[in-house]
Amino acid sequence: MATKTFGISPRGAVHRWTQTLIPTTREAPADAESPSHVFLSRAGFIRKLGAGIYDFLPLGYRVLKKVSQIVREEMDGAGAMELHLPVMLPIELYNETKRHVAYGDLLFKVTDRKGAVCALGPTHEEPITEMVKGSINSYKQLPINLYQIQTKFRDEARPRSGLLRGREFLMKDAYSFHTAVEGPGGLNETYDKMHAAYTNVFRRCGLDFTVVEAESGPIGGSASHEFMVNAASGEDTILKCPASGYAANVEKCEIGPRPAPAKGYFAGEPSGALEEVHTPGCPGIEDVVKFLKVKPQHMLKSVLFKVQSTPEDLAKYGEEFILAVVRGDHDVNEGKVRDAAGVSGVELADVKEAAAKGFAVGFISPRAALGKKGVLVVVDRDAAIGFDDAAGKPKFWVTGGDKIDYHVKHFNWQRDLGKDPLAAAAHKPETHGTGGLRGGDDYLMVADVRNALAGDPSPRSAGAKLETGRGIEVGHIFKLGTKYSDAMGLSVLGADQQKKSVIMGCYGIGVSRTVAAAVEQNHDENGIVWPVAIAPYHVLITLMRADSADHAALADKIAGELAARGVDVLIDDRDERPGPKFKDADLIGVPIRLTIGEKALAAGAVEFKTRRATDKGSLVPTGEIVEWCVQKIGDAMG
RNA sequence: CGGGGCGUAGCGCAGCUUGGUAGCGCGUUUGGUUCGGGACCAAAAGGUCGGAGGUUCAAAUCCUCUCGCCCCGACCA
Repeated sequence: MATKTFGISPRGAVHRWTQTLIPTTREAPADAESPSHVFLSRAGFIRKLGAGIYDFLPLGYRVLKKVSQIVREEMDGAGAMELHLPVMLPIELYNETKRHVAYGDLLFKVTDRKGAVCALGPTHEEPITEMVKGSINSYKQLPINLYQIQTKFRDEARPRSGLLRGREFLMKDAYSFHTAVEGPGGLNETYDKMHAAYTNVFRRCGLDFTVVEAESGPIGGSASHEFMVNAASGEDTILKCPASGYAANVEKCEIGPRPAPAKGYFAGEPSGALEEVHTPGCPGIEDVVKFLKVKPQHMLKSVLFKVQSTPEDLAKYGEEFILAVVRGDHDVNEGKVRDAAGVSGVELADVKEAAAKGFAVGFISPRAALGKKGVLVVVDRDAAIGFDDAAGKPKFWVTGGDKIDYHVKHFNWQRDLGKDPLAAAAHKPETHGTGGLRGGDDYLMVADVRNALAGDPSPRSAGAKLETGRGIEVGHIFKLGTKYSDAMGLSVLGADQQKKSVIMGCYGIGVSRTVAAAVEQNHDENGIVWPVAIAPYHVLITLMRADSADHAALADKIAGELAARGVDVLIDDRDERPGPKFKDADLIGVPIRLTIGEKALAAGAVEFKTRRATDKGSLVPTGEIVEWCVQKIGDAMG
């Protein structure tokens, strides 16, 4: 009969409090703020050595190993092979991908005695690509998926929240290599396997999580999903459609059809004569809102982006800009601006550049784009309004005065653009044209270019509204394509005897961050409430009288039997009073507590209590307690 | 990188304005009384006050420089 395994080895551990190191404290270090940081520190799981650098003490390391083991099992199960790459990466490795430039100061560097510089790997696309390049020549050797669980380094500008954003952290990173995107052995097949494996990992960890569509970010690539642990303290905003299950992070989230105004975009009489007002020192929406006592939804926010051009485009068309216009209470979404304009990238124009082009940053109105070659105005649907349907009157807009320290009231699209925006927009109101860029004629378009908000229409289900939540990113999968293989010259010979670019995917899990996220999501005022699968121990046996040989013997007996069933046991054998023992038990958050004391023993029983339960616990006959615990653990782990 | 703040015992803090050779709580050690949700009494150990320079008879305290750490922000005008 196969024994079910709960822990990291078939036989469970039996450890004694007095023989391990669990330095609990009543007070948290002054710099700890987030729950995971406070409790992991107070409960003796981690200890800070420097900014964003932490010791993992025995309890913390046990949790880290358990998460790692789950990750390892699921990766192996999905056909990935574990390997181990160096942390120190010669800086020359980045010559072809230029990512040492893209990463900038985020990259830790060390210099050896000869003056040679090494980066401490923040991720490992380059070394894995380099390694595969030297090891694989034929399509017959693909696909392959390789992973490691490795310490990573990032010189974060501001490390914070303990393990959540450290400068040194444990990460699982996998890289897959293919000759095709579709079909058997293609990238999509592995991507889907990884998606499933990640779902298994976080489900097995006992975490409540959401998978969201994501922007691929600086790592590059074509498609990606993020795995977010749902927690109020999360740094990332995610949006979900309750009807369709669609979920995305705020950078990526689409907004469903928004009804066009009844009279059409931009149409409507002015709300009054254009009035210039002096707004000294008020470049921001908030400043103006306070100063003029107008509502932000009556302001137009104009943000100037510079188009990232290739040298060829630059020579042909010169520098090009996009002026994105959204309502004052909305946020411009850079990715949507980029996509709407149909360009490969945009970046915020700096103040000097903008001024040179005639834009007064902080006080820009859409009028500033008039008559300027190479400037496209992209107006969000909620900003392309002339008549306020809800209010039944002309829309009142406040926008920039196009000179420092001035705004204007009663802006009207049709009157003040001096050219009929309706006609201009009519060309391509819905399509992703290139507008006035690349020598085109259109200078203005209407599109979805703002961040989604709670209450916005779902893009996947008519009538449903998006909801927001907070999340902690613990996993991220990308379809990389040929970005790295092309840059570094990784190709294989195909069946047709022709060289083929290798198509890559990459898949990361923040292992140490997952530990912290688990605490963010699972704690109460007394301490951590570990999910069973990643708890440092499954069972804590608390001895009320550590000096009683009988009690100790019983604890040993129960612990031994539990261990034989794969259960990890910690025996609190400290000669302490009950108070501190119970407080520490709650703090370290072991899921099951067995209390051995005179009271229960008189009834031939031990006291059983789960960490999550609020009651005092129940008495279970000593002869049945092992089976009882095994049962409960099995239930809890599904 | 900009702004703010903090470095004094393992942890949390006071002392600094007004210089005079360091204190409190928790924890730790010893003895005793206790013993089911952070006990009590008594004794004790533990700090070159982040570092370097300076002023002074005398510096945790004043001055200069440094290093470390935390928080907010980092370009949505």
